[in-house]
Amino acid sequence: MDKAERRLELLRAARDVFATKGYHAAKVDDIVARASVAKGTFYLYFPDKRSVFVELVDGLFSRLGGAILTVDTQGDIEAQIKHNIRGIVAVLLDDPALTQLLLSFAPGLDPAFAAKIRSFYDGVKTLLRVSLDEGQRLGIVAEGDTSMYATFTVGALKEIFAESTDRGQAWPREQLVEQLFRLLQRGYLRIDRAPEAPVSVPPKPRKTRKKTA
Amino acid sequence: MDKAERRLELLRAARDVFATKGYHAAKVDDIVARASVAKGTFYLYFPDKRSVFVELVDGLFSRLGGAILTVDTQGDIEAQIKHNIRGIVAVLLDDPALTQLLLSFAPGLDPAFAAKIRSFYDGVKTLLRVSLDEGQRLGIVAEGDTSMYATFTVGALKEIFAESTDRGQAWPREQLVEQLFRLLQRGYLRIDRAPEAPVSVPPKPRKTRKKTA
Amino acid sequence: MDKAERRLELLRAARDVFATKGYHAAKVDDIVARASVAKGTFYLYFPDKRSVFVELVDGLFSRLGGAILTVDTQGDIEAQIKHNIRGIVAVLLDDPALTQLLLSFAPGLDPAFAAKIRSFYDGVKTLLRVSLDEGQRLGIVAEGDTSMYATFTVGALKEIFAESTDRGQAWPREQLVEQLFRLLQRGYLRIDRAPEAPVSVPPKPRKTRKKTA
Amino acid sequence: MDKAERRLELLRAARDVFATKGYHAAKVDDIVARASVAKGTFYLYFPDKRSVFVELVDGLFSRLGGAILTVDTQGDIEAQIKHNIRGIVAVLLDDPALTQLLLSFAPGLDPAFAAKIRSFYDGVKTLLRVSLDEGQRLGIVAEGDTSMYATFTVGALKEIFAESTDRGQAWPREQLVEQLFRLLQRGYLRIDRAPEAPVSVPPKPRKTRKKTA
DNA sequence: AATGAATGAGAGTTCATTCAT
DNA sequence: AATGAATGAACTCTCATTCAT
Repeated sequence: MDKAERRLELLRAARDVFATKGYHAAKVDDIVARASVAKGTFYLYFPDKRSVFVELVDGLFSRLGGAILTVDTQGDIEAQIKHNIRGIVAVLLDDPALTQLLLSFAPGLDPAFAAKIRSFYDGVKTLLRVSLDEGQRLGIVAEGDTSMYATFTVGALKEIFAESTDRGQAWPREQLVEQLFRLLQRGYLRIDRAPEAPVSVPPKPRKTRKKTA
Repeated sequence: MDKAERRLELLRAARDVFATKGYHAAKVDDIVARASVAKGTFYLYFPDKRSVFVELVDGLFSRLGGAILTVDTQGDIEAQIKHNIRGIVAVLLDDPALTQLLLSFAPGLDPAFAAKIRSFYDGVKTLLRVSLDEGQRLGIVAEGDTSMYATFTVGALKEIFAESTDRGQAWPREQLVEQLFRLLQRGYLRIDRAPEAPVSVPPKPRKTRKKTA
Repeated sequence: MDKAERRLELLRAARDVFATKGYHAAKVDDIVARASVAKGTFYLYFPDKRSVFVELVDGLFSRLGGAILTVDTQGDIEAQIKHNIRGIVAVLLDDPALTQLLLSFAPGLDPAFAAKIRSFYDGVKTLLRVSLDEGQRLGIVAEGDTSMYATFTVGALKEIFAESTDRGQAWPREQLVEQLFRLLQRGYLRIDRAPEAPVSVPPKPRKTRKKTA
Repeated sequence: MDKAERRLELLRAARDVFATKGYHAAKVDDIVARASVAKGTFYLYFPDKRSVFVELVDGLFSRLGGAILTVDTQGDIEAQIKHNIRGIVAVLLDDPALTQLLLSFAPGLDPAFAAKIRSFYDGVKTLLRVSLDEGQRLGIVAEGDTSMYATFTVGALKEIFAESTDRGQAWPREQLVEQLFRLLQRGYLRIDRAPEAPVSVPPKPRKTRKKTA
C-alpha cells in the first residue's frame, strides 16, 4: 500500500473513532484496529495521538476558510452570501464525522486545543463583523452591535450543523442553504427591507428601500 | 462541618476545577485539594468522579428549566419572552463557572454525557418550537420551519453566553436581555413594535396583518 | 508501615535491582516486586525511575564527601590521610550494592548522569590536587603533575573498590586501608622518604624528614 | 560497495554513535543513518544490535592484548615496559571513540557485557601480576600484594585514559608514556633510574643502588 | 543485496477508586 | 466520618527486528 494512502487511511480511521467516542475515549488501539494496522504503524505516520487530531481539525478549518469568500459589495450580494453558505454547507456535510468532531470540540477540554479552535471561530466572527460593518454603511444591515450579530450568526450555524450532522442530514442541502439565507435575511440583512411588514418580502424589487424598517 | 455543607463545598470545588481544566484534565486530587479534604472523603459523598459532573450539569439544567416559562399567549407576550430571557441570563451569568462547564461540554466528547446534554437541549428546543408553532397560529411568528427556528435560537443563545462567559461578562446583563430580545424580534418574531407599550398583543385579529404569517 | 520506611524500602529495592541488572535492565516492575508493593506505590514516593537512581547516587556522593576531610598540614598528616582512606573504605564497603552502582556508572550512558558523576569525580580530584600542591610546597609530595597524580589515585581507588565489591570483600577492611596508604606513600607521598629503599619503610620515625627524597 | 567495506562502515558508524550516546541511547536508526544505509541492511551484516557492540569491544580488546608483551626479564626491562605502555597508549588514543566506549562501559550496566569486560581486565591483571611476581623475585618490584598492585595499575591506567579521551587528548602521547612509566617506577618498580641508559638492567646486584635510586 | 514499511512486545507513567486505620 | 497510602488496570509511546518487494 502506498504511503500516502496509508496515511489517509489512518486519518480516516482516527476521524471516525474520534467522532464516535470523542478524543479522550478514543484510544490509539481503536484507531489502529479500525485501520487494520499494528500500533507501531500509527507512530510512523504521526508523532502522537494529539497531532492526528490537530491535523484533522486543521484540515476542516482550512477547507472552511477556503469556502468563505469576502463579499464584494459591488456585486450581487445575495448570490455571494448564498455561495458562501453553500460552500460551508458542502464542506461540513461532506464529512459529517469531521464536522461532528469540530462541533463537539469545546473550550475547557484542553487549553491547547481550545485556543486553536477559539481562534478559528474568532477569525470567522471577525470576517463576518467586518462584512456587517460594511453592510451597515451601505444600509443593507440593520443597526446594532455587529459583533453580537456575528456571534449570533456563528452560534446559529454551529447549532444547525450540529443538528444536521447528528441526525444524519435530515434536511436536503439546497433547502438548508435557502433557509439559512432567509434566516439571515429576515434577521438583520436589509437587502430587501420592509422588514417590519408582517410578511411576504418581495425579493427582487429592491429600489424602494426605506429607512424606517 | 455539616454533611450537606461539605457536599456543597465539594460540588463547588469540582465545578471550579472542571470549568478551569475541563472534565478530563480535572483530577480528583485537584478537586479534593480545592475543597481541602482528603481524597477518600470525596468518595463518601459521591460514588465517582463522573457523578459529580452529572450532578452539576443536572443542577444547571433544572435551574434553566425552571427559569423558562411557557408563554401564555393571553398575556403580554413580549414581557413573558423577556422574562424568560432574563431568567436564562440570570441563571447562566450567576454561575459562570458552571455555564462554562455546560457550554464547553459537547457531544462526541463522551457518548454518555452527550446523550444527557442533547436531551436537555432537545427539551428546550421542543418547548421553544411548541411556542413558535402557537405563535405562528397567532400570526406573531413568521412562517417557516419552527424547529429550525428553535435550533437557530438555541445556537445563538449558546454562542452568546459562551462568549459572555469567556470574556468575563463583557455585556451588562439587562443590555444582554434587550439585545437578545431584539434579535429574536427582528428575526422571526412579528410582534408589533409599538415601542415600550406595555403589553397586550391582540391575539386573534390576524386579518389586519395580512399577506402571510 | 511508616511512610519514611516505605520510602527507604523502595530505595533499597531499587539499589539492589540497579546493582544487579544495571539501570536500563532494571524495570520498575522489578523494583516494586522486590519491595513487595504495587507499581503505583513507587510513584507515590518518586516522580520517576530516574530520580530514584539519582537519589541513590547522590546519597553515596554526599556520604563520600562527608568522609573526606581536608588535610591539615599542621597536624599528623599520615593519620589524617589514613582517616580519610578509612572513611572512604567504610562508606563504600558498607553498601556494596550502592558502590557497585556508583562504580558501574559511566559517562556515555546518559548525558545527564554522566555530567553528575563526572562532576563528583572532578571535585574529588580537585580536592586531592590542591592537597598535593600543598604537599609539594611542604616537600612531602614528589614533584610532577599533581593533576595526573590525582587522576592516578582516583583511578586506582575506583578499581580497587570495584574489585573488592565484585568479589564480596576479599580484603579485610583495615588491611585495605593500610595497603592503600602504603601505595600512596610509596608512590608519590614523601612523608617518610627513603623512598627508594627496597622494602620495609619504618613507619614512625618521622622527625628526620629531608627535602631530597 | 564491497561487502567488507560496508561492514566496516557500519562498524565505524556504530562505534561513533555508541561513543557519543552510549549503548542504550544509540538507536539502530542512528547507526544506519550515519552509515547512510537502510535499516534492513544493518541486519544483513549483524544479527543484532548487541553483536556490533560486542564486536567493537572485542576488537579493541584484542588490539590491546596484542600490544602487551610479556616482559622478558633477560632483556631491557624498562624499554619493554615502556614499549608496552606505548603500545597501549597507541591503541587507545588512536581510536578515542572506541576507547570512550570501552571505558564508559562498566559492570552492572548489563550482566552479559560485564562478564566479557571483566574477563578482559582480569586477563590483563593476571598478566601484570605474573610479571610483578617475577619482578619481586628479581628484586625490582617492591614487596607487597602483587594482585593489588596489578589492580592499582589497571585502575590508574583506565582513569588516565578516560580523562585523556574525555578532554580530547590534553597530554601529548610520548609525555603520557613517560609519565605513566615514572608513576609506575616511583610507585613499586625498583629499577635503577640511570636516565636514558639504553638497556640491560643487571637483575641481581641490588646493593649498589642505594638511597636514592 | 538492499530497502524501509510494518510489526508488536514491552516500558514508564497516570489516576480513579478502595480500604485499613 | 475522615483520612491518605495503596492499588493495578489501562494508556501512550518506543524501537529492535522482520520480510515482502
